[in-house]
Amino acid sequence: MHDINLVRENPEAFDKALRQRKAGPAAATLIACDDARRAAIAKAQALQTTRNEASKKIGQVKGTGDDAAAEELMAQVAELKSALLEAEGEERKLKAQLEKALSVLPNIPLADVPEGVDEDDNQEVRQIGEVGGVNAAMQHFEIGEELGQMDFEAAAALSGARFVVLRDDLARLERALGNFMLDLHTSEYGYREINPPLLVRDDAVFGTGQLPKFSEDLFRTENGYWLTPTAEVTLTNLVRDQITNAADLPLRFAAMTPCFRSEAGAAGRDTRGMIRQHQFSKVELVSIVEPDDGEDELERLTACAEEVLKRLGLSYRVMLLCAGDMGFSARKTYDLEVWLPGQNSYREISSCSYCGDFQGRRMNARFRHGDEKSTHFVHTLNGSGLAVGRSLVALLENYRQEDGSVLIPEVLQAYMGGRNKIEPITR
RNA sequence: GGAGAGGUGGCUGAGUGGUUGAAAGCGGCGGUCUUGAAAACCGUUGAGCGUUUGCGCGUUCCGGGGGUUCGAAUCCCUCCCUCUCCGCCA
Repeated sequence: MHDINLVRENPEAFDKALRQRKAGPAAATLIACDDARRAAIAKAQALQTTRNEASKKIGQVKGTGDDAAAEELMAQVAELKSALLEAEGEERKLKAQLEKALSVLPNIPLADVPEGVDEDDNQEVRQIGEVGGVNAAMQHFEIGEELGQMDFEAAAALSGARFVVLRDDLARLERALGNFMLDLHTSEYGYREINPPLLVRDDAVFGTGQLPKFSEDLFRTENGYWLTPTAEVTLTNLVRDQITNAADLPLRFAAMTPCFRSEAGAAGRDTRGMIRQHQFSKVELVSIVEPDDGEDELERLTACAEEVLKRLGLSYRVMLLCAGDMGFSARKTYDLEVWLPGQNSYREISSCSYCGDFQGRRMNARFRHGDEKSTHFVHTLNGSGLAVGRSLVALLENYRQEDGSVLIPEVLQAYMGGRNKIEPITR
């Protein structure tokens, strides 16, 4: 959500930013609506002042017992009523109209975000690890099925397309990966572990920006809950409607949760395998910070996610997203893309975003310095650290041996009963 | 799912439809006193919006939304949340 005052201060810059985000100009409409709203407020308040003074007088007169005088005053004030009702209704209507218009506009990019329309315009920031050189590399679903522990047919029978059943060591590997990531972030990087609800109300999903515009990407229960598409929703909304003491910032939260996405706009894409599922597990990192710390925190957050890849020994690159490829709530985003030999390409495995005060406004999440009177909106960041399902995919494709076994990276071995590889199960 | 009780400022907790943004206490902050601290005493202490160069002025907010009324924390409707009992259940 944008600050209407900033729109008023610099309408040209605002519209220019919107153009970068592939949205039409909106400043003129917004300002006109806000002007009307302010006029309605002034009008309503003037009427309220008159009414309040008269009502106060009625109270005093009644106290003296002069009922006749009171009746006369009451008759006078009654005439104000319809005008006041109308003015208040107008104010409410315009306020709702303005908020509705603001709520569907994407966040504006930071100055160092490259212009561009899609992923082809993203910039590579750095690349880590060796890439390519694997002969006859297999895709993860081939490897998983060869191991006898990745079953798409069983999942289809249970739930349909875009689900998977993992068995035995692969089931455990998913758990091992998640636990390793969570342990790393909590013990070395100061994130507090959270176990949040997976079903949330409208307000929460609005706060992080998935609503009202992207409801078709989400699953909804019959009684009106939304299944969270990412723990970003719950972790970020932990500070909703609160005034946090600045001394308590930054707040850093981590959670491992299933994530649910309808993938409505992705028909035909990544239809095979575990890359794009309706349900997947993800370790999410969220930081709540003061405005001045936002950009540094994005670098820190990204480094935390990168460290997971480094310790797993996976090759990857860091991409700075262009304005056109960023998510709705983001001002700046780094994607981490892991190398997948089976696909002979890089695939997104983490997305780390700085959202400025965009979500803070939507959530009414504020902070205050101890000695200050005024409050400010918190700045928020989120990033995957990492997507667990895709991490499992990457391990399979990068660590399959010629004999069909898959090596387990050292950091995961303790989580896998001390073993160093996964072998096919035939049964 | 059934029955009932409640939601008031950072916290506890009063509140009769009429100068109540709201008693009192605690906590916080400032001051007096003190070498310093404590105690005591005095003062102060919510958020948002509109308007103003500024001091300020106005307005809204007592869980959320709507209504009745000249006037609502107080009455009505509705939703949310908390608690108690019963039922069910991991």
